[in-house]
Amino acid sequence: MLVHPSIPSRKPSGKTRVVHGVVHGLLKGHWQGGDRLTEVEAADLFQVSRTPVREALMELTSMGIVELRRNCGAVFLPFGCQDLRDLYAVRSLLEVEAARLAAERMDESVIETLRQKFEALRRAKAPDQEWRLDRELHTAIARASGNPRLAGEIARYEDLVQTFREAVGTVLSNIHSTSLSDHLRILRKLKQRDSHAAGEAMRLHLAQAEQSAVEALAKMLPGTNE
Amino acid sequence: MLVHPSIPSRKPSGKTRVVHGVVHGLLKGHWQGGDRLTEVEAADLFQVSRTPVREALMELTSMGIVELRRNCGAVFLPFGCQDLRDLYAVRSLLEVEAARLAAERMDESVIETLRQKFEALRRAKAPDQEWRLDRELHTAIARASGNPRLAGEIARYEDLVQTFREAVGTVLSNIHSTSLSDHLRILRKLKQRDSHAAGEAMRLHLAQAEQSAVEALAKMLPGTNE
DNA sequence: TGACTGTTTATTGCATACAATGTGATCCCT
DNA sequence: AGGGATCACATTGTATGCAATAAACAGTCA
Repeated sequence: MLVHPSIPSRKPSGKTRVVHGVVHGLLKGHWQGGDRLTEVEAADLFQVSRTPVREALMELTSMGIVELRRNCGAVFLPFGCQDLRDLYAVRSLLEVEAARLAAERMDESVIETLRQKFEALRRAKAPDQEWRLDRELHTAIARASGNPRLAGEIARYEDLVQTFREAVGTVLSNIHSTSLSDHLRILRKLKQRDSHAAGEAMRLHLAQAEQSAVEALAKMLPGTNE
Repeated sequence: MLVHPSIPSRKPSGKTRVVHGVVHGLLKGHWQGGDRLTEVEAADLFQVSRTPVREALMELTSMGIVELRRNCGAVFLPFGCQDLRDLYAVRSLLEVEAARLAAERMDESVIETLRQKFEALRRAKAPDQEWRLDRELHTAIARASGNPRLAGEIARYEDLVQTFREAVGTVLSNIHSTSLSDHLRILRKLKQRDSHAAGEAMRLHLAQAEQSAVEALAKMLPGTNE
C-alpha cells in the first residue's frame, strides 16, 4: 500500500509513532481486548497533538487492532494467539489464491523477476534485509496474480505483520532458514504453472510462518491472553 | 467495521460527505485512474476544511480508491469494469470461505438466527430496507465462520459496496428478486452443514451480484474506462 | 550547452482553538 | 422515593495557522 521512498531513513511521523507505540503496548500486554483509549489519553501518552492521534487510531481501526466508538474512545479488539491464527487464516486465504492465479499466468519475464528476487533473498545477510526481500518476493507473486486489488489486500497484511515486527524491535528473526526451502518450492511450482501445487506450497509456507508467529506471541503474552 | 448507532439519522460528517462525493465523482466519470487530487483542492471543492478531507482521503486509501503520495496529492487508482470484477473476486474469496467455515460450525441457535434474518429479508418492502437486511444476513454468515478477522474483512467489503450504492443514490436496486432464491439455497446448504455446497452457493450468489454491478457500472461509464 | 545549486512554491504534517454532540449525574417536582 | 428535565462534563468533529518538507524552477558556472 505504501510506496517506500528511496532510502527512507526519515524520522517517523507522529502518526507512525503512535501506531507503533500502541501495537507495541498491545504486544507487551499493556492493553487487552476491551480496554479503552481516548484521543486525549493517547495524545498525552505519546506527546503529540490529537491530530496525528486521530489518524493513527483510524489506521489502527483499518488494521483491525481497535474499534472506534463514538464518544467512547477506541476500544481494543481481542488479540491473543487464536486471533493471530485467525489473522494468518485470512492472509493464507489471500496469498494461496494469489499463488494459484499467478501460476496460471506465469510467463518468462515474471519467472525471471521472481528468480532474481529469490537469489537476492538467498544472498541476504542482515535480518532487516531478509525481511525486506522476503516481502518483495511475496509482493511480486501477489502482483503476478493479475488482480491488483488482491495484491493490495495482501500488501495490507504484509504491512500489518511488518508493523508487528517493527513494534517489538527485530526480536523474532531466525525464521528464514526453513523459509528459503519453502520459497524455492513455491517458485518451482509456479514455474511449472501448476496452480494447485503452487497454492499448496504457499499454504504450507504460511502455516510455518503462522506457527513461528504464534510461538513468538505466546512468549510475549505469558498467560495474560488466551 | 462500523457499529451502527441505533436509528442513525444523523447529519453525515464532513469526512463522510467527502468520501461519498469523491466516490460519486469517480462513478460518474469525473475522475479517472491517474488523476490527482490535493487536500486543498478537495477542501475547496466540498467546502470543508483540510482536516476532514485528510481523513476522507485516508479512508479512501484504505478502500483502495486512491493512493496517497507525499506532496503529490491523492492519485486515483484505475476503476473500470475489470477492477470491479477484481473487487468481487476478492469479496467472493472471503465470503465463500466464510460460508464454508460457517457450514462446519452450524448449530441450532445460529440456524435460527439466519432463518429469522432471511424471513425479515423476504418480507422487506423498501429497497433501503432490503439492502440493510441483505447485508445483515451476509454479516451473520460471516460471523458464523468463527473467525472475527475474516468477518471484519467481509464487513469492509460490505462497507465498500454500500458506499458505492449511497454515492450514486439508490439507482441500482432491483437485484433482490433473483437474490432471494440464492440466499435460500445458501441457507439450505448451511443447515445441512454441507461445507462445499454452501461455499459454491455463496460463490454463485456473488457471481450474480458481480454481474449486476458490472452492468450497472458499464451504464454509468459509457466507454470512458475499459 | 548542460549539469548543479540555490530559491521559490506547492503540499503535507502538526498543533491549537473552538464547535457540536452525546453521556452521565444532579436536582427538582410530584 | 421515583421519574424526568437540566446542566456539567467528556469526547469527538472541524477550522485555521504555522512548520517542515519535497518538488519545480531558474540562475550560474564550467
